[in-house]
Amino acid sequence: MKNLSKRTAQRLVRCYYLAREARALGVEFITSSKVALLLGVDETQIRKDMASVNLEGVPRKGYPVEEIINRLEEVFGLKKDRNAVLVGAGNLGRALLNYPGFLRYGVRIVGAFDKDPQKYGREVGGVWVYPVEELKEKAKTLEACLGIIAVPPREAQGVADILVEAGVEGIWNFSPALIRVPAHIALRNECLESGLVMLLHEVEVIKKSLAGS
Amino acid sequence: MKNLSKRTAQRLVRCYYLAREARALGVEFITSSKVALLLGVDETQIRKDMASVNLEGVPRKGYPVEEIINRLEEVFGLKKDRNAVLVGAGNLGRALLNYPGFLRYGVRIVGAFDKDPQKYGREVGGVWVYPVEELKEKAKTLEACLGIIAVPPREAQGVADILVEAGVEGIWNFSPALIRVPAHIALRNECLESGLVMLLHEVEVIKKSLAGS
DNA sequence: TAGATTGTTAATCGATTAACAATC
DNA sequence: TAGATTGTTAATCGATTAACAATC
Repeated sequence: MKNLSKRTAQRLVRCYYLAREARALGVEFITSSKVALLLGVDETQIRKDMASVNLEGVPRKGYPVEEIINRLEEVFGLKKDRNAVLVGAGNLGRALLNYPGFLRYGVRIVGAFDKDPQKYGREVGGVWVYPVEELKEKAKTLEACLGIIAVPPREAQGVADILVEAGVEGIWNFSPALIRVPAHIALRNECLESGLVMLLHEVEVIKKSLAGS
Repeated sequence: MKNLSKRTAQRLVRCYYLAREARALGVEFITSSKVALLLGVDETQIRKDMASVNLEGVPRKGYPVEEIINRLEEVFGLKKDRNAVLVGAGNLGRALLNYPGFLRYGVRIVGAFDKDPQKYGREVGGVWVYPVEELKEKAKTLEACLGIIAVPPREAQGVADILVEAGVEGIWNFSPALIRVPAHIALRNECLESGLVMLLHEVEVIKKSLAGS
């Protein structure tokens, strides 16, 4: 299997979600045209995406839901359990600690860190909060392979550097700062602010197109 | 100005962030090569992006930081104040209510809604939480032009439908559900789960490429 | 002037879509 | 068999990169 492009991976993540929904409803097959409609893309695209992970469909029926789920869990590495540490126990950090949804993907937050003495030394969402000075050492002993950054932007790069030293494989950055990591570390920026700006921009675009027509 | 592609818009959002950082440091010009390095893209790309919003640079100096900020605030519609309502006052919803960062972009959450009587009838983060039955009516009286969805996936489509009826211009969907809205409504899916899966996938890809080399 | 950087045209690359044969 | 749907090749489209002239 060749590496998936980012776009393909994103569509397949959504296919995975749809397949789980279909399974929950007892549906056994799903057609590329149905998926395409829900994702707002061309149906040929979906067939190509399926083919890219060696999923085969059945003419006149569609793609087998159960196989989609299994195959994609394999491709995305969802069958492994992984430990994560979270840095920054502010509002967003606490929300993430209380979020049960990540466990479904095998990701468990096993420790949190903050520099504020008011925040460390207690539990949030079942996870102990340590002083940030202990990050490097504790991330190692907790065997964290993912680091979640929810600190203010100025501190994000420093935290990322420590996480890299501690040996994590991936960093999920919720701060708006553009951080840099070595090439062998997976990085995903989930900056909410930029998501908001993109939405505001789309609002403007639609307004303009409506005014113009 | 032609409409920006999504990719271009996303890069420009990051340029905006960098420009604000530069201004805070007292820097007056920023070169395309520096921006390109920080964003991990080709520098020609950045010059094209700048040109696409009519930003002109100065040979041997770069692009004027102040102008970047002004122009992009105009393009992205950041100079307007807008009201937003939030539906779903669970963990994630409460985190968003407590998040001060959106105000910087002129977006103020003016009301929250939940179906759980334990959650409505009080304030969270300075915002009153109403019963969800009042959503349509209240969203109108509060003059909300944005709706933020932070409810469980099963309820997301229903909430979106009500928000559309209430006349919002854009919907920011934090549930993993793929919701559908009329073409004149801006929609952005910010599904955290899918972000996590993309990160896990990248971790797998890197692992494989390191093993292969 | 020399040199760094912008701005733009042309070339390349990859992703999407169209067309249609293969299959159950 | 007829018809719906997959699977694949070719065509199109758009985005990225390369090359290089223009400018301060």
